Amino acid sequence: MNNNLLLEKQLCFRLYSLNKLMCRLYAPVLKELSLTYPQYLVMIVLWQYYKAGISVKDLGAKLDLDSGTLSPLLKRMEKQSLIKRERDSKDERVVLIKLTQQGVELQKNAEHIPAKMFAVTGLSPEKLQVLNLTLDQLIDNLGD
Amino acid sequence: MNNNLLLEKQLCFRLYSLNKLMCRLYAPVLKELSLTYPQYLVMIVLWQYYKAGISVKDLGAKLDLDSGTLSPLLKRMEKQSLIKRERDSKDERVVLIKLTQQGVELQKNAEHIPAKMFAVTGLSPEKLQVLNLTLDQLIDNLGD
DNA sequence: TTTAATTTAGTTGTGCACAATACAATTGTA
DNA sequence: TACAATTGTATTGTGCACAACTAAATTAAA
Repeated sequence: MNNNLLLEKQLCFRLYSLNKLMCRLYAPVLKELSLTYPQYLVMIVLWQYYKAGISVKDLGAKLDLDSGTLSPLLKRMEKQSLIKRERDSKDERVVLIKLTQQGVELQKNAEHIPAKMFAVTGLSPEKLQVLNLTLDQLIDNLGD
Repeated sequence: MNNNLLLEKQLCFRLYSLNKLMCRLYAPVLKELSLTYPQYLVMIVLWQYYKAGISVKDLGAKLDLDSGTLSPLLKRMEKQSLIKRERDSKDERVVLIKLTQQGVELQKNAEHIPAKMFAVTGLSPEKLQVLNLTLDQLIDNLGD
């Protein structure tokens, strides 16, 4: 058998497994905020850009997600009163996503998460930084 | 704003993005074999263990997937005549997954994939190995 | 050996991802 | 100004992932 076609050899399988493990670790923490993992990522962007609002397109560019994923996801978040969706009067094609007051205030309940999650990785700050740089390089190599 | 709650700071977002990029890179290559990415992972396991067959449970343990994911996925693969599902006569609860002749032969068409995918990472063999070891350590730390 | 607990698969329902498609608003061009 | 091309969002359909639950087979215990 071709020795390269083993699960243990695959970088892709490690990334696939790690991503799932990460999701599972975040799930119970995010459940306290009534957020899913992708919704949390959306909120991270919005906490940074909510003042002016951000278009679905720009949000998708930051998260590397298309409207087929974001449209229903954002609708669910609107139903939870975390965000509001408004057509841009300057260009009616554009939908601006803004945080509600409730969405803004949720940030306070999320501020403890990064440190908490860093702790469970068991990595030193130095090792985390090296890993992050390697992954950034890889993202750059693989990205369109 | 809490500086830790930025997308660029998150290891989890890098893993999330990289996993998606990987899936997209594999998709066109796997389409030639009429496989999805998770189906490819199942085939990798089966190419190694198909002689005796492997139970859904053991397959799930290797891939870290539960029956809620595997059952429908395996049914689709059976419909494609890549695998067959047989109850274990020694324990009727167990379903043994085995490759069909067609499934066995598909391996020949997959043997070029690992080298091809390694090439697009742009990593040296040494850097890949360091990365793999770091990810294994992380998987170990995060794993149950 | 009856009954209770465990094990193994499967089912149902929800939420991503994403390809393919549709459509309305805007822009570019003849 | 017409009208073709582009842009931004939404919809539809397929395939994971996974929680919660069901059902059947096996094993353990009283």
